[in-house]
Amino acid sequence: MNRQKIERTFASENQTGTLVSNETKPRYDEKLNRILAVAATEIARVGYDKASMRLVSKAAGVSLAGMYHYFDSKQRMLFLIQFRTFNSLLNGLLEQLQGVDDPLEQLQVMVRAHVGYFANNMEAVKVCSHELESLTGDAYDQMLRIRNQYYELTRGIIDRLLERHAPSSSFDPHVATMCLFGTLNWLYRWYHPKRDRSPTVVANQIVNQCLAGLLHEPVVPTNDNRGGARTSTIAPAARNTHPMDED
Amino acid sequence: MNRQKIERTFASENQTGTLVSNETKPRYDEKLNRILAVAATEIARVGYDKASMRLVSKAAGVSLAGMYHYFDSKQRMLFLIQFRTFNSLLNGLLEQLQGVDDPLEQLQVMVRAHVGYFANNMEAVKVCSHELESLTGDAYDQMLRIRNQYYELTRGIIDRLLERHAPSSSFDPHVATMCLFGTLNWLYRWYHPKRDRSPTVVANQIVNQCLAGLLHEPVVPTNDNRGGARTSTIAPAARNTHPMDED
DNA sequence: CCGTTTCTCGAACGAACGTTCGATCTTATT
DNA sequence: AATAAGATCGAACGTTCGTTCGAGAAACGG
Repeated sequence: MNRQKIERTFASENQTGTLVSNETKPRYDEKLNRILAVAATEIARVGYDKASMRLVSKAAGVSLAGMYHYFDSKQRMLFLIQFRTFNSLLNGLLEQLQGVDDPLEQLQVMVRAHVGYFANNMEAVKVCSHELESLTGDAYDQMLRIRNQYYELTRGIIDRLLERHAPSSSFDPHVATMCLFGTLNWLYRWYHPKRDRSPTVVANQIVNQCLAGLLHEPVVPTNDNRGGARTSTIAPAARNTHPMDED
Repeated sequence: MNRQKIERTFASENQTGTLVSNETKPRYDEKLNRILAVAATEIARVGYDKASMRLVSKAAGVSLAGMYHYFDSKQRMLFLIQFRTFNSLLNGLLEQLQGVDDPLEQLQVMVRAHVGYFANNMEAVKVCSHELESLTGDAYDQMLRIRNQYYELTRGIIDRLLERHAPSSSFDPHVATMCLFGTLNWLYRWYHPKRDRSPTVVANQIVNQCLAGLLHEPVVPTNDNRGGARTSTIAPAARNTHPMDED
């Protein structure tokens, strides 16, 4: 763990995966990216715990000891996969969202971006969805922070959507956001873009079900109200203090 | 592994967790259930791989070797948790569904039953949702079979719902079913019934979002059709040949 | 061309794992 | 009280794991 290595690692953490500043050897970065891609595939295949460093090293064509030239620990390898994947997903989304003002369109963009990114990076996205809790300490906290950014972004869209197009809705926007996240994060369990319908079709159906579900009046009456379910539109949807899990 | 033990195990497998035939020592069964409950809690807390037999044995107040009087392997312990949990969930659902004919009401019952069961068995349900792939071989196949029953049940409800209340819908019922499963199976990542809204409120919102989403016309136009997206209501929603994942 | 840094690897270490074995203690049956 | 069967446990076995070390090969700057 020499100084050079630390600087490199820092550079890749401050950016989205495609680093900008701090000239780094392309040789090193190419191999690191290759190993990360292989590692993501193996972790997605057998799970983080069962994906031993020996297994990954073999799949990547690197010696076991050689792995530790690129990561100072197995956990850091997992962190890098999640960090880069989630950051590029989030940045791509922010980019596509530029200039889109109507929350109705924003939700379309968000879902399409997510489904599209999933279709192009299935293994890495699965690792992000399935192996959050395999991280501990600072790595876990940092990923939680990024996930919260994603939550706040989506939550904001849904807040504005309800405010603008269904101001008398009795839906809890936090619950609505997490339902959408459930739909999206569960994709890796069943959706195979190669054999199923195209990402565009699936994204369109998700968008339409979500939009119609949120914008239309309840089909079935709501009758329980423990915890103070909103019955009218008095307050503008008080924000939850615990937006996502922290176990 | 004597004969008695095999018979006991078989008896509990053929039933839903509360066994009926084959008189078994209540002493044995009580302790087995206690260990299974503790194991579910620990596996939900730290994950299957990190929940070593030593850890579970300590949490259950049993010696390490003593565990193997109740399970012939760690994997079988996991299987028993999943098997009993999923069977009792499924049987409870079938019971509540009796006499309910309208698919609109059936979907309500299904979602309320699932959310309610989750609220009362959070750890075990999390183990079912998160640790499917930790099983291998026959145990995996058997759990897949039970999960497919659950899928077919829900899929049938959604099929009839669309047929009866939205016959011109262009939604793929398979995608719709998996979206609902995503919402329900993701609950363990964010929903804490003790601190969040009540299970009834959450279930009602999920039901209403899902129903309105399915029954109303698309808010946003559908424009891609690779894979042959249905454009009219000619065929009655051909069933997918691969209803769920088999990796 | 040399010296230095970067990269690569075989071999090994200690720890933790799932599982087994044989002895001991408890409970039920006669 | 004697005997058999069930339940419990300490100790150990063999394997796999993440990580480290030091030596050698390759790439690079002068």
